[in-house]
This record gives sequence, structure tokens and C-alpha cells, in this order.
Amino acid sequence: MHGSEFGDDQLKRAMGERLRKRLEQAAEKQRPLRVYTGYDPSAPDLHLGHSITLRKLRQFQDLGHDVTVVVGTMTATIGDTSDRASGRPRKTPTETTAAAQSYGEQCFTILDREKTHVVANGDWLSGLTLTDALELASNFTVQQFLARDNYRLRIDRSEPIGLHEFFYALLQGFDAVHLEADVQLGATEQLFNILAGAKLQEAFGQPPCVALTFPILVGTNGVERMSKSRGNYVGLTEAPNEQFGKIMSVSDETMIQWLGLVTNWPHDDVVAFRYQVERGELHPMVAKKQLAHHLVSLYHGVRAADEAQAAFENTHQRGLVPDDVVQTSITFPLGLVDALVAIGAANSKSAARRLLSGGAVMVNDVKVDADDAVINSPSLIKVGPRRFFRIVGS
RNA sequence: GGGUCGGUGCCCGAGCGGCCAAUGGGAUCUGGCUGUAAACCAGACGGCUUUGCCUACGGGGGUUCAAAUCCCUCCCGGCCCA
Repeated sequence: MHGSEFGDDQLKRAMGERLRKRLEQAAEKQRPLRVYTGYDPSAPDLHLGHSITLRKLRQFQDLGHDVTVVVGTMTATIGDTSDRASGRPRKTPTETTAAAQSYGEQCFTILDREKTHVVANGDWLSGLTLTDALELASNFTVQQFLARDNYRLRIDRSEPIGLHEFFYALLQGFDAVHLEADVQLGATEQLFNILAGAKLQEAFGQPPCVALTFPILVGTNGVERMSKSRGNYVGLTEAPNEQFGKIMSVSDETMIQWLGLVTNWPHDDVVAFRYQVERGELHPMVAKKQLAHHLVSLYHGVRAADEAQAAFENTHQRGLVPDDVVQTSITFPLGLVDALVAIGAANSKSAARRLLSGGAVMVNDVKVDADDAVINSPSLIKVGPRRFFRIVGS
């Protein structure tokens, strides 16, 4: 199990041991392990961060185990605060059901559609009674919750902690009970929630699940964790060119971090790859292209990856115009400022003027910075380093 | 319920009668440098019919020549105590 990590070695050993036993039992009884992970539908897209656990699920799947993806339609209405030192906006049931559907679909970029159960935890959690909830809650102490770093921090800062937040771990924990899970995967900060599940399972007379946690993926800016709301993500279903471009814009250091987490490369290959880059035997840019190509081919196939790479090299390295330039019809003559708004290059005329004065606009390969310029004929407009627009008469 | 602090631009936050479309940081955009990197440097960052005007500092009302800043009121929230 390369890539899994825990807060302390003791726990890691215990979990390793537990997993080994489970696998042995499973082999004896010829019963596949029930393995699951959950994602709250807090944003419409799954991204490379999710791919870490998804790929691990896929491995289990390929070994014949029973894989379930839980979409946290109910848990999202609480909002998990495990990864942050503040509250989180709660989702309404309407928002979550919409996202739930697309999550299921996006999972299949990695998982085998035929063999995967995609379920929504609202289906069973919403049926719990208050009596049930009290029963669940009685398995934990307030101190156990307050001992968590992020709660502690908030108390020290006199920042609010919602009472409902405590239910998050309970509900996620009950998912494990409901599924009778053998193994639960998650990012490192999920350890508390996963162990809460294991504890509840024991309370319900089930063997506690094995927790497997994985490092958090930093986003494209290389600092904060990848997330949709921070806008630093690479979506699993994004267009090949977008994926390729975003991966190439990542810093060398971030690329190195990503290698072991998001690729399908064997561990030894990753080590070797890193070593080559560090020794200067492999140029970081070439390395990054290989990474980008690999990832795009995972989600869109090799051919799309080839095309994305070619498109990238053409537009960014050779300065050529891409094939898929957006074309807009206008009526000539039209002031350049208005034209920039019409083609969507700027949100307002003021913004368009700013782009012009900043020297960002090229019309037919000529830089134009006068805001009284006028477009009289079909033109190719380049805005900034990578946005192209074609204007034709209507 | 009592006390107390607060609600400012995408986010965080400073301002506490005029010099405020509002300091600073983050995010974002643009330019420079580069390997389309990152880091770094520079600029921009409400809108418009752009030497000016309009809209904005929780909502409404008021004082004033002038209010994000003072007063009244309403709404919303934090913390502490009960």
C-alpha cells in the first residue's frame, strides 16, 4: 500500500495489520472486501484530488473487491470542517442531489462502471430518528471532538463551532455501519471521521473497518489543497487542452509532489523519474509534459493526449494560432473596445480599456493599445498570452 | 435574558465627518523575465457617454455645505455570562 499515510507509526502498523488479516479472511471465505470512500457534493466537479482515492478504489476493484462510492448528499448539508479552521457553508438538499448525479458519472472516468455501486447517504441517513441519533452520539465524548486540532484552534481564537458540526463524524461513521464496510479510504484529515465509523461499527457488533488515508493534493498554485472553490483544480472531465495547460502551469516542485499521487506509474518508476529530474538528466519542462500527457491520456485516451500536447506546443511554444478559435460575428465597423466585450474577452468596457492599456491585445499580430481603435474587417484578436478570438462580419 | 463586539469591494481586513471608489494582504488579470513554468519585478483590479459623472461600505430614516465614518431605527451575526 504505497502512498497511504497516518499520523503516527503505531496506527499505521495497526491498520496495516488489520488490512492484512481482512485480506486473508476474505481469501479464505472467498468473500470480497467491501471497500468505500465518500465525497460530499459540495462542488460540481471531481478533480485530481479525488483521483487519489478513486484510483486506489480501482486497484481494489481490479483485485476483485466490492467497491462503493458514497455521495454525501446528507453529510454535505452539514459541511465537513475537517480540512479547515472555520465553518463551511452548508448545502441544501436540492443542491446536493443535482451534484450527486454528476459525481456518479465522473467517478467512472476511473472506476469500472459495471462493478461500482454509487449510492447517496441521504438514502439511509434521512431515515434516522432522533432516538437513533442520540444512540450514535452516546458513543462519543465532547472531549474527543474538542481534542481535534481544528476545533481547538477555533476555541483558542474565539471562533464559533456549530453544534451540528459534531454530527458530521457521526453520520459519516454511520455510513460505514450501513455499508458494513471492511475498508474506508480518505484523505489524511478524514482519519477522525473514519475512525468514528470504525467505532460505531463495533458498537453495532460489526468488525471495525480498516482506515486507509492518503496525502492531500496541493492545487495548481502549489500552496493550498486542491479544491473547486479555490479555483486551483484540474477537473477529471475537463477538456484535454485545459487539463494539459493547467498541468503545465504547475511549478516544478508541485509537479514532483503530484507524481506519486496522481499517476498510474509504478512506485519505482516515480522514484526514478524524480531522481532524473533532480539530477538534471530530465528537463523539468519535458518531465511535466510527460506528466500532463499521462494524465490526459488517463481521462481522455492517448489520442486526445497527443492532440493536447501538440496544441500546447503549437500555441505556447511556437506561437501558432490554435485550430479551435472561437469565432464571433459582428457588424463592421465596430470600436475595438466594444468588440472585446462582444467576443467575451472582457466583462465590461472598462475592463477592455484596461487590457488595451496594459498591452494585452493583438489584432492580426499587431499590438494595439489605443482605445479608439476600430475593427473594419475580419480579424484575429489575441488577448493575453493564450486567448484567441476570430471576428467575422455578420 | 444580561453584557459586549461586529456587519466594508471576489475573500480577509484597515478606515471611524471632507484629502474615500475607500490603505494593506490574498485571489485574479496584464506586462517584464522564463522552460506557456514557478519564484521575482512592475501595473491593473465597480461602472459609464471617462479632465467628469453614476453606483457602492447590512436595510431604512435623519443631522451636516459634506457621512463608510455622527444620531435614530430595523435586520443579521460573533464572543462571554445566565
